[in-house]
Amino acid sequence: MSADTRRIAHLDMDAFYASVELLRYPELRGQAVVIGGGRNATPEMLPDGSRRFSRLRDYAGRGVVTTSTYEARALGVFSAMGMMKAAQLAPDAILLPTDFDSYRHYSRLFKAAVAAFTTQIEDRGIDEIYIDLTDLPDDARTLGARMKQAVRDATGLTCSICIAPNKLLAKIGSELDKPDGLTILGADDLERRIWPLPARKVNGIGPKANEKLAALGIVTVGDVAAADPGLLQANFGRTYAAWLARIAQGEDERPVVVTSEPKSMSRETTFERDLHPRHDRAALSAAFTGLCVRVAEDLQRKGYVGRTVGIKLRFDDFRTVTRDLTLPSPTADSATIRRAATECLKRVTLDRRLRLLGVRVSTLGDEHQSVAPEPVQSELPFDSGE
DNA sequence: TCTGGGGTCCTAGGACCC
DNA sequence: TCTGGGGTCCTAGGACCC
Repeated sequence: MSADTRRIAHLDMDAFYASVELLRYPELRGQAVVIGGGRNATPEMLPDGSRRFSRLRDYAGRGVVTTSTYEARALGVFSAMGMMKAAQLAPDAILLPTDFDSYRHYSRLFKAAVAAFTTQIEDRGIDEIYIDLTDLPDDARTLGARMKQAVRDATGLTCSICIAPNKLLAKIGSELDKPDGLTILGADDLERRIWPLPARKVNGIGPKANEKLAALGIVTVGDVAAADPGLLQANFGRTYAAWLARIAQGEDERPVVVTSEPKSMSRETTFERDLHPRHDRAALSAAFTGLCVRVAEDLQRKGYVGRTVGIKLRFDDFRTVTRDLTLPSPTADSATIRRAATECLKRVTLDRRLRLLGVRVSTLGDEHQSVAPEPVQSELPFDSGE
């Protein structure tokens, strides 16, 4: 089957976390609501049965906005914005803590609703999926409308869907008529609907690439399409330049990937205040152990073992370093992980306060298929002194 | 107003092997 | 006696995404 005959849907839940919170607190509908920050934003139940919600102005800390309602977005509050900045923009906005268990629950519900249509679903995180509709009967608009209704019946939530010839266009398109949108894009919509969009809307053009493009006077997808190939290649390298040229023509052959195995598992934490490597040694050590224990629990709960143990440090100046170490045999044991992570830590010069500490295990395998490594006879002339 | 936490993929150099 | 060449693993960093 040639790629341009495919029908790929991208389904994106509308303001997902915020919308789940509105199911629980319907009295907040229509208000500016921000999700994020710490635990202490949990609403307080009053004697008369009503609830007292925290306001953004009461927030103090280092968190970022996870999601906001459309009313909050109208005030300039968007995902990934620092909460302190958000509080400046919208001090009266309601603040709610993130409740991932609840979001995961609704995530399972909406994915199950779509799974009733087809198994050809690619998971793209908690609130979005790609769906390959190529082999389904019915026209795109009918399928899209039915899926939206099924999601709403299962969750009470709205989503936006775009059906297009490939993932690139479907992903861009699902944003075009948000919220509660249903967008159908064909190859002939490229110039009219895609080229006018900012290049940043393309999945894969992030902040860095967007800045570089802007410096070259390239702002829209159409600008990318019209750009001199030599200019792109000189600035982005051959591979990325070729990719840019293809996406600007709306071309994307990537398949919908139905199954995948995790490659790594990690835990990290940003401290409430930056910790001094010596002065706060006890606190750092406790956090370090806690991260190792949690990663080990995650691995065991999901039935994985890993061979490579890594750490991540972020200093008070935001400089980030990583170190990793590959073990002879895979593990999911917290003490083994901690020993390896400690070896990694010894390779870092700790000359500044630490903002963040993280522990990662990668090169994962199935815990039951983990093969004992063959015993290796040392042929070195000297003993290693282990 | 200093910037979370959980991931994936890519690049690139050096080691090591054939 | 100026130094091939390809493949894989390991490590570090960075861009990007949700």
